[in-house]
Amino acid sequence: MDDMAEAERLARMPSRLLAQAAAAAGRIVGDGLAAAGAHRYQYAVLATLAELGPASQAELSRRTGLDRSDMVATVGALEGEGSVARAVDAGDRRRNVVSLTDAGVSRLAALDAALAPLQERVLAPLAPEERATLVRLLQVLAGHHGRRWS
Amino acid sequence: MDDMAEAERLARMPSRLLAQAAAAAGRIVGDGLAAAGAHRYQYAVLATLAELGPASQAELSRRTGLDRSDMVATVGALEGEGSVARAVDAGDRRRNVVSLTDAGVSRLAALDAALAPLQERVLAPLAPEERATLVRLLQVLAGHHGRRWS
DNA sequence: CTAATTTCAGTTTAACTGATATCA
DNA sequence: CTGATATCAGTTTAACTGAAATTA
Repeated sequence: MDDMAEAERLARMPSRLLAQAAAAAGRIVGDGLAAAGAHRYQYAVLATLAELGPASQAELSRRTGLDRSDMVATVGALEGEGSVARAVDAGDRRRNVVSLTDAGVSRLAALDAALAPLQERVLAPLAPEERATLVRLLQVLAGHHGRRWS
Repeated sequence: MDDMAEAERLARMPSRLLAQAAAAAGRIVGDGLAAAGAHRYQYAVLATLAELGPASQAELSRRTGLDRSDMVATVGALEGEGSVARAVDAGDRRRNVVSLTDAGVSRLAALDAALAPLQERVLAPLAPEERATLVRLLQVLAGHHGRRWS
C-alpha cells in the first residue's frame, strides 16, 4: 500500500539530499581551497580568529566543530606558514593563545576571495530568494543539531 | 572594509551549513540503520530495486551514486542475508541481474518504518512548509550537481 | 583530587583508484 | 578492437578515540 508515495522515496529523503548536496559543495570548495594551498580546516580557523580575536585551541575547537586533535595539526600548519602565532597563555598556562598575524589577515582575505565564486557555483541553480531561504533553513537545522549542550 | 558583512561568514557559508546539516542527519540515520543491522548503502540498493525492478549492478551504481566497487560488497551482503538474488543475465552475460526477494521486500518495509521517525528527527525544527521547501531546494542542488553528463 | 588543555599515536570508515577477467 | 561489466586489492582522508603530560 502507498506505493506511489514511496516510489521516489530515495529522491525525496532529506538525509540523502543533504548528503548529496553537501558532497557536491564539499568537492567544489575543497578543490578550490586545495588549489589555493589550503584545507577547509585552515579556513575555518582563520575565519573564526577574525571573528573572535585571539583564542585558545579548545575554544577554536568548540567554535569550529573541529576535533581538538585535528586542531593541533591545523594550528601547526597555519603557524608554519606564518598565518597565526601560537604562545602559551600567561594567565592560564594550559592554554595556547592563537592569534592572526598580518600575513594571516591577508591569507584569509585571499581565501575569502577564492571562496566567493565557489559558493556562487554551489548555489548556481537557485534564485537569490531561494538562496537566502536555503541558508536560513540550514542554519535552523545546524543550530538545532549542533547543540550538544542545552 | 565590509567587516560587518563578513563577521558571520562561517555561519552563513552554504558549503559549511550543508556539511553540518548533512553530518547531523547522517549520524542520526546511520545510527538508526546500524541499530537495524543495515548500512546506508544497503537501504539505497533495496529502495532502488523497489523502484526499478531487477537491475544490473552497474545500473544500481548509476542510480544510487555508489561506486561500482562498493556495490559488489553491498549486493554481496544483501545476498548473504537473503534480501536480494543475484544471477547472471542470460541476455548479456557480463551482467548480474539483482532482484528483490520476498524477504528483501519485507526488509525494505522494516527499514522504511525505522527511517521515518529518523527523518522526522532530522527535520524536527522545521515547519511542514519549510520541510517541503528545503527538500525542493536540495533536489534542485542535487540535480544540478549530480549531472556528470549534460 | 577533579577538571581543562594540548599533544601524540593510532583506529575506523567512506569513498575512491587501478588492475584484471569476461563478454558484447 | 572498443567498451561495458563485475570483481578484487589496495589507497586516501576525514573524523574520531584513548592516553599522557601539564596546569588550574
